[in-house]
Amino acid sequence: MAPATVAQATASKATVSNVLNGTGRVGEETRQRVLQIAEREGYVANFAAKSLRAAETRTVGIVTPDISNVFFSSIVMRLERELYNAGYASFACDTENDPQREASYIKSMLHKQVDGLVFVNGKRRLDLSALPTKVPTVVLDRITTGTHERFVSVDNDVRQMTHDMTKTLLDRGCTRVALVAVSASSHPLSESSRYLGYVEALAEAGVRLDQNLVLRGMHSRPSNIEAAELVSGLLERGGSVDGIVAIGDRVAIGAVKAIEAHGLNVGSDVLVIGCDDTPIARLFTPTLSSVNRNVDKLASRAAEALIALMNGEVLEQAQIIVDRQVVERTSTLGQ
Amino acid sequence: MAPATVAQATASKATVSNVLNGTGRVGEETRQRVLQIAEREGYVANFAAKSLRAAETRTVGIVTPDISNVFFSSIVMRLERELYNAGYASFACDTENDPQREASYIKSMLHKQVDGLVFVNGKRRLDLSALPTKVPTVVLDRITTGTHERFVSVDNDVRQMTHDMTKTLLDRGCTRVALVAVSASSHPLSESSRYLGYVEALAEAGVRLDQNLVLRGMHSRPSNIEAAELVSGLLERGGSVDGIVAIGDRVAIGAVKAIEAHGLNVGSDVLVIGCDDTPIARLFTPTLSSVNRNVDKLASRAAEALIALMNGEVLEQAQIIVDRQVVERTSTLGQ
DNA sequence: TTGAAAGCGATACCAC
DNA sequence: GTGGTATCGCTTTCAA
Repeated sequence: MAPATVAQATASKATVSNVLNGTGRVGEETRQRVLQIAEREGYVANFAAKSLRAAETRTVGIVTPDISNVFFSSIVMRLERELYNAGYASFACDTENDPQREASYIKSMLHKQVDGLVFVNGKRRLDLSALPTKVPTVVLDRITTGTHERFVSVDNDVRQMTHDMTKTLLDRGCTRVALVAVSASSHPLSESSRYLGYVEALAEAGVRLDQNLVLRGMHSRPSNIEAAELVSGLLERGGSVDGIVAIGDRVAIGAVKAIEAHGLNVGSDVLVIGCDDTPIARLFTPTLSSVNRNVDKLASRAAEALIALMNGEVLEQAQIIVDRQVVERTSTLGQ
Repeated sequence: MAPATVAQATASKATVSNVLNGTGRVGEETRQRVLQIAEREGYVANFAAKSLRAAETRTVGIVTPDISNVFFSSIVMRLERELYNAGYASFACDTENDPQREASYIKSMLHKQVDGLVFVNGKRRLDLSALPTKVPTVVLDRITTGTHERFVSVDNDVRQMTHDMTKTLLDRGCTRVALVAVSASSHPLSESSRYLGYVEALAEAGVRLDQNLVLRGMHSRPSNIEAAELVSGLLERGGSVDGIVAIGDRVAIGAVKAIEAHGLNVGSDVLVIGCDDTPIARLFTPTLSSVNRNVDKLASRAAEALIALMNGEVLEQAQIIVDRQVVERTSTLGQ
């Protein structure tokens, strides 16, 4: 197991190392002999010793808020693959949106001397001050300014996404479009990019903004339940609606349930569009229109940027915006 | 950064180490001084050096077939949490069901001298021969015999699950219960535990087994699509069915779509039950009855066992069976 | 072409 | 109480 074992056989530590790494000059005969013994003994180099010596780990840490959420886990999967292809192993940690675990994981990763970090933003905004100051870092799912120069953030343009969603409904003839948001953040909705994109699209179409159509839940319960209640409340108050912009697919599902419970038809009486284009959008009945955030591209741009940073390259772009597509299905197209 | 920095300040490497680890005897005054400097300099111990010295990494590797699948990602999340609480960091790798990446990851983890391994079985049966021979290992989602003594496998009893599902439908009066399976495995369905559980439940109820009701797809396309085609085919051939045991929630969804497309009502004309109780079961319309595999328990038993193994304990049970519950919803209860 | 030896950072022993 | 020193496994430099 130990290199000694392999070395003892016939060659010195140095030679064995050279053979196994293809470095230095080694006689063909010796090479074969060492290789054979290493194989037979099932020799695996000691990573700790290696990284101690090399002062690099070829490892990156990935911190996610909630890996059981498809959106995040798809991102992690894709990140891992890209990094893996570039010769890096990934270390994925799930903080379950717990700031304490977040801090602890950051510490742990630094401790492990990761060569790079990816932080995926969650419900709760990442506390960037906790980020290390030197390690190449990518923040995903949120555009922000870094604390140091080896820092990049990657996201879609949330405002544009909401704009697109709203415009999609308006283009299909809706005139009473509601915005349904669910978020634990204390940030007022009226100052969010979501709201801005919504308002902007209304304005462009010359449709009057009605604050009664701006609904917001605090994410105290599952978002679909909360959304259903918000929409039910609106309908019960006699509010007229013919379109719903939901900030997520689960929110959209809640809205659909509420609409149907009130005897209205989704896709004709009321059009609904969700966001994130999660697998459920295709499986749900009616199939849900949604905005595809290009998760693959999001992750690959992030991986790409991180790899560049780890290679010591200086990026001219510290903020990367990934495009998105509206995917229309039954909930806006009708049967 | 380097311990030297901290040490240089006032104390020797040895003393600094003692302070930072609470080992040995150190004067209170020195202690405070060192602590302060370490804090100020943002000192983080070098993990590589530490593990090299200690010959342990307090790290476990987790290998999953597909982290974008909720079932697997929930397991990973839970595993990470439990291991984290026990002082272990986890290293999650997604093989995307690729045998080559699987082997490569195993190698990489050994290379990193992980203290333990968790292998989560996927569609494709894990190639156990590739597993290391000494490292404490847990195989999750499949019961099997280990290659060495520090080996445990954890799973539900698949046969019992299918038995429960079938019995649930029979108890509700179904007499023509179909089994719908989708799997890429070359293993014949008729020899699988699924099939055995199904047949057993039929036999117990004195219901005749009809091979026309045993449907199987090869997972060449998304399982819901494949399942829909299988069920459609059955209905078009004029086969009578009043119950469907689907081996997964997506399969169940496909079945539901096919049934509805044929003008039949799910929950009254045909009862449907899925498996895994994924989030979509609750969100789908009609809500799906399913078997909850107790993912949390599955993961925590696995973590528990692994921790014990890593502590050098010898487990009396090398195979751990976790119980499961049938959760009935609209698709078997009706409105 | 091969190998002896230094040194990466941390810890544990044992003198002082 | 404190610190010098050997050691973990590996790579690298330099001498043979």
